[in-house]
Amino acid sequence: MVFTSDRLGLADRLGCQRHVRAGAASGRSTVHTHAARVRGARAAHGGKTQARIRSGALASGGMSDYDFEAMQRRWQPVWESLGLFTADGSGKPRRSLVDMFAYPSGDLHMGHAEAYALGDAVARFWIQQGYDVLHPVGWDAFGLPAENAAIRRGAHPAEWTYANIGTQAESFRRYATSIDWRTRLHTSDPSYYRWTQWLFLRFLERGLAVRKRAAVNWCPVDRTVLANEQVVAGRCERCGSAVTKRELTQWFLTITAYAEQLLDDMAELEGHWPAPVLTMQRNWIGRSAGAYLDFGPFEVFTTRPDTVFGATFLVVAPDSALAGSLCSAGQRPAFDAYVSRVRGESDITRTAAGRAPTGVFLGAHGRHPFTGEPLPIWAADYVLPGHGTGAIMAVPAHDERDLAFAQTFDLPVRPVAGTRDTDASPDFLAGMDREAATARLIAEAEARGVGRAGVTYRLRDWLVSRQRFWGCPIPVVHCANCGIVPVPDDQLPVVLPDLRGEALAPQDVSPLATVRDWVEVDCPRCGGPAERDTDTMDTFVDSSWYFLRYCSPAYGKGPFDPDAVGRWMPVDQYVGGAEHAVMHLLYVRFFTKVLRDLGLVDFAEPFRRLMTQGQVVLNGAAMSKSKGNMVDLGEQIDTYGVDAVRLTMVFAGPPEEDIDWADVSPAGSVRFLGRVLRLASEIGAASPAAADHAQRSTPGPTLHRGSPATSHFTELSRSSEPPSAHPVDSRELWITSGDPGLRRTTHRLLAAITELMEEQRLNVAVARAMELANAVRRAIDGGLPAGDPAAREAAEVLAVVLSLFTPYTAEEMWARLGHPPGVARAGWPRADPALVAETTVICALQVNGKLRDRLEVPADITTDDLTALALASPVAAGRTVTRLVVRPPHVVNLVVSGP
RNA sequence: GCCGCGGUAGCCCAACGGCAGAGGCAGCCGAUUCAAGCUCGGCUCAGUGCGGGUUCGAAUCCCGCCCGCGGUACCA
Repeated sequence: MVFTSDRLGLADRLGCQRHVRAGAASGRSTVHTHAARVRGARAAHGGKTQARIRSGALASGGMSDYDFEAMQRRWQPVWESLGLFTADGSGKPRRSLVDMFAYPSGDLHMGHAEAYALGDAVARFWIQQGYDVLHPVGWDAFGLPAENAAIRRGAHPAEWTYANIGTQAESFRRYATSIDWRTRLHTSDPSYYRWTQWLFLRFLERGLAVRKRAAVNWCPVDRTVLANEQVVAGRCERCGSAVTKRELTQWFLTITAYAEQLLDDMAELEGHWPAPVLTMQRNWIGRSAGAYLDFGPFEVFTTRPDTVFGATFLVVAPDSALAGSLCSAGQRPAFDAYVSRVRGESDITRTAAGRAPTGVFLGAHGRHPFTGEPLPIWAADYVLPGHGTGAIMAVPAHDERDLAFAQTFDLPVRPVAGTRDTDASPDFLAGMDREAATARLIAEAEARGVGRAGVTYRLRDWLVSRQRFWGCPIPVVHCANCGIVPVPDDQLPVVLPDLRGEALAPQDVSPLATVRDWVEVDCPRCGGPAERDTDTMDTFVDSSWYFLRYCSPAYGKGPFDPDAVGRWMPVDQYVGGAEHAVMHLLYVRFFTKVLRDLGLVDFAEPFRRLMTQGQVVLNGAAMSKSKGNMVDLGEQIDTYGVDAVRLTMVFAGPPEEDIDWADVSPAGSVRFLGRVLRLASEIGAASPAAADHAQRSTPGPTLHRGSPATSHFTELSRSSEPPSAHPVDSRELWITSGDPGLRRTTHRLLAAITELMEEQRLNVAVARAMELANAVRRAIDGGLPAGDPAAREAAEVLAVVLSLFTPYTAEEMWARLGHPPGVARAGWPRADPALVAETTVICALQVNGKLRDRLEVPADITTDDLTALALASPVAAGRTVTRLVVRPPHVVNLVVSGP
């Protein structure tokens, strides 16, 4: 195919429009009812205009110049044939941008649209700057919804999953993200999960995958165990049902062994990751430093060892082995009754605020490590089995919970530190503040052999077993003789059997357990009869290493090609929702550290920079099907077009803030895009594109390697340094004529946009682009000929800038300006510093800090000149200036005495 | 309760400690139109949640409150 400016001319455009209108009309009725409902739910101001735009774009016969359907239809195949977004591995500096991959539940939704619009703008900015950019795509394809859908429909989870992936892939294409499709992966493909299993076995070898019997979170609806992180306020993160406890033997990944590193390495993320995410991780890990003290039958952990002399009793978690072993025969009936009561409580009731303390005396005593005093041991549910040693020393004078308990059960209260008269502390702590006393006490305890310094974490090991089908099988075999035997690497993957429909129904054990000829295998070690592990892995395991697989998705000799990972990783920019702040992002960081220790990668942090986008909400509330306040992405795109939706997402506000769809206006975006297209038409018609560049009519396959339509912009350097590091080069073919005022505006705004993009303040960058469009319009309406070189320059800059946000419209502009397709790689224009610099500025003249006058002064005015000018001003007349603050060239403040 | 983030025109949002308004939405007026819509032009609208402080000068920095959002909650 050959694309010349002729073929992209007006006649062709009109032809396209006719075609599209016919197509749109036939598919319209179904869309319309949905759209009408959505409009009804919205604030009145949005709805009215929306209806107008709709009829304008689709039915008014081309009155509106903005025919997004035609543009989408025209440019998508052109782009694909040009291969614009293949990371080429050339010598150019490289960058990688990874969007958190999608879970394939139906089509893409508004949240995806926002994340991908933001990430894509950054990726496209880098591409324009001449970086070799890896922007991959994949699917988080295992998981419960597919399984539940399969049960309902008597189907296999793969059918639902891959059908949805197909739909989403199509939407991705339509959404015009700058994706390199060669990277595509699905975590449910055996060629992927083979390596998830392989990695699990490496964890196992290192002792980082362990089987433990423990009280674990159990979701009674999904009938599977859950990781701590998947329990939100005592409820299942997925289905919302109250989580109960079960005593089970399960696989854990020992993330707690990395707690300290996970904490320490945050130093290198500081400033590059959003502060709230780092705070949330820190809180989740929950490091607390203190001491272990020996009270005879057991140790307790405390962060306040300095209060040990106020300890009057001990409390152990009732649902711990320790409590059972300590209980005396006499107290056994009371204890057993209490334990069964506690076991029956959900975490929700157990941790409910303001409830009366409960507990039972165990009929046993411990011994105070310093005084030797016998202390009664109680079991109470306010002590949790999993934290510290599952036992505490109770210091009722110091701790509210201990005090409440002491008062309920009439136990003594003994004041310490801070209440001098009654202080029970010994001389060696006298007069010390808390910190010193803590250190001193630990030293004393160590000297006497009754304690030691210690640290505990809130973080628990990561429970990865799931009693469900649609996940990655755990690649071990249980053998009566050999115990747990890993499946040998050369027998991976352990492929899921073919189960569908009712066979997948949850039944407390994994559906895999019922497939006897899958379960029963020969032990790889002794050859005797053995059984496969029938659980599958938490899908967060799949997503803990996928970014590495992107670099070499078909690699067969390992989870990833080390050379490719060396080239592209770690990820320069990761983009996704803040809802993954503790789960996914903690697990990926953990995985990366383990892979580093395994020698598989040479970095400890997976993502250099993180952008967490806010949510798209409607009328202040999160969208949900049950509330019926869903905004459908497909309908938005059908109504306004891809570009307007993308622009609205980016322009709505700072990326990390929520977007209330009721507050924003895709219709406004449509108007703006229509304006810039008309601008491009006028200018394109009035002036030819620079001859030596515009005539290059056959871009061909080499297009992606350079800049296809150079126009006024030179090709970017291909040296190994980032392009931005290069000074302005005299080869730049900036025009030498044209309206100077407009040119200054163009270059000033271009400089601002460049800086804003680097700071990722995308909403403000868009505002500046709008300003540029307004400036050109005003200039032309004010008498500047559309053929003026400054107008063309401005329009071309605008097209390149908009290519980051609204690819179709930008490409259309580019065509109307007479260029061959490929604005996405036109190259980022460099602002001319001479034009950016202001010659004169308005200087504010303040009196006592209040604005009193404005002076137009040269931008490089000296302090002396400005001082003289200020004092000569009428506002200074008759005043006694006691102080003069001169900050050339922007402000002068006269501090005067009297009125 | 604790931790974090945020309160600027009717709404969404800008503003190196230096002229509170860049951009958009909505509204109003006008041009265009047979008319409506679209389009174009113009206009109105806040003294920055409240109270102190620092400073020549505070939306911006500090302290104390109020409100909203998010996270977390017997973690010893």
